[in-house]
Amino acid sequence: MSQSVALQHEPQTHNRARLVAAATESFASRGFHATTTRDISTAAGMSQAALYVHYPSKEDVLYLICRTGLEELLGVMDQARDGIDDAGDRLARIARAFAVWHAQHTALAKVANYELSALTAEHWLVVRDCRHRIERCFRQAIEAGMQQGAFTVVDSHMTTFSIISMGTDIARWYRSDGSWTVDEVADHYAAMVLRLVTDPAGAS
Amino acid sequence: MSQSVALQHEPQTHNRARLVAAATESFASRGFHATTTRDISTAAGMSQAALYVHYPSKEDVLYLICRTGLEELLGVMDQARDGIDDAGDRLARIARAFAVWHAQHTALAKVANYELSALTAEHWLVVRDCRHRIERCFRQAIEAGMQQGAFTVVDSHMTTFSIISMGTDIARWYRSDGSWTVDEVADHYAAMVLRLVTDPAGAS
DNA sequence: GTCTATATCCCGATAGAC
DNA sequence: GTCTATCGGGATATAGAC
Repeated sequence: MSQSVALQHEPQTHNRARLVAAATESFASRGFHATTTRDISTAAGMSQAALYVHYPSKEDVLYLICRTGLEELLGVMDQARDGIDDAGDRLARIARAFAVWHAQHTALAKVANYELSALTAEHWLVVRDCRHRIERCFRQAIEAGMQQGAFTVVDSHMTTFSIISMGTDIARWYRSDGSWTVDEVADHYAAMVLRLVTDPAGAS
Repeated sequence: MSQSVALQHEPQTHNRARLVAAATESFASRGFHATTTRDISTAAGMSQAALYVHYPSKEDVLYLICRTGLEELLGVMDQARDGIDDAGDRLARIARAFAVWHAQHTALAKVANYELSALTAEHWLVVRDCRHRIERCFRQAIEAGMQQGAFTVVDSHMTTFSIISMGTDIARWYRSDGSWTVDEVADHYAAMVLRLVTDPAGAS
């Protein structure tokens, strides 16, 4: 019974997913305002008006992409952190997850980071909260390591900004057909993050 | 004589400068495609059509902003580098100049880094070359230090990307009325850059 | 060089048939 | 839910008076 209901809804969710996927790619490469609803719909194999059956506006599609993307990112960061006691291990694992996600979802990451000025005021508040939680995840890992004496940083906020900048920008320069694998990028990124929180003069 | 000629041209150059300044601010905060030529012209105190007396198109204004901005940045980086022998000092001075410029020209830096997809193909080639020269400046400073044995990095290209990401993103989070002065940001950034190229385990 | 007025085009969103 | 057709608005760029 529930199976037949699911089958009944499949075409709808399938088309919704195609619209979101097409919008993500176009927003990432051309930008939100340079993308037309015709671009999105035709890339998803539908007419222009079909978009409005599934979403009330183009901006709502952007909001959905940003919110679900950042919450997915927060999920992998939380999962990487949980249950790890050592401060260095914990920060390295969070950093690794952060880098992997940005290398694997370059279009989604670009939209969720560089198209936010097109959001409405209310939607921006929600997305900003997601971003603050990501910041907090990194900063708490750094400050925990400082209290344990494992890390030495001048300013945990500025260090957090720098770590996030390095990681999010992976989505702008990483190419899956390039010189590096996702793992190589993630390993190097995690190593650089650890250097940022370690005093070179005071190595143990 | 030449003075009177200069005076004769002053209103023209004055209005051109006002248009570019208004466009830079609007492109930075709202984005190129969300900015109308009316936004630019009226912010500069002129009618909408006046823009086309000075520039052939809105995209040409963007191109001018990006090209002159990046060449100015290259200028301060070259000036910071020249005549410094020690690899650590040289990289730190380049980094410092990079951070100062991004903290002092946040709107210009945002446009020159995040609005490039709106450029025409030909203009993009020129701007891309400026960006490659900036990359090369950092990378050469890093590789020189590696050859001297002062720096240890896994991959000079990826480290260069990370340093540039950290620095350009200053333009997105720095507030001149916030907690830090430009000098504090630049000092911390230069220190983080040096950590990125220094092996914590092998400190001298 | 600056203005007002306008040509030309295209976009987001809606209406209504099927 | 998807389509075709269209409305209403606003964009860039140009024309022509001053």
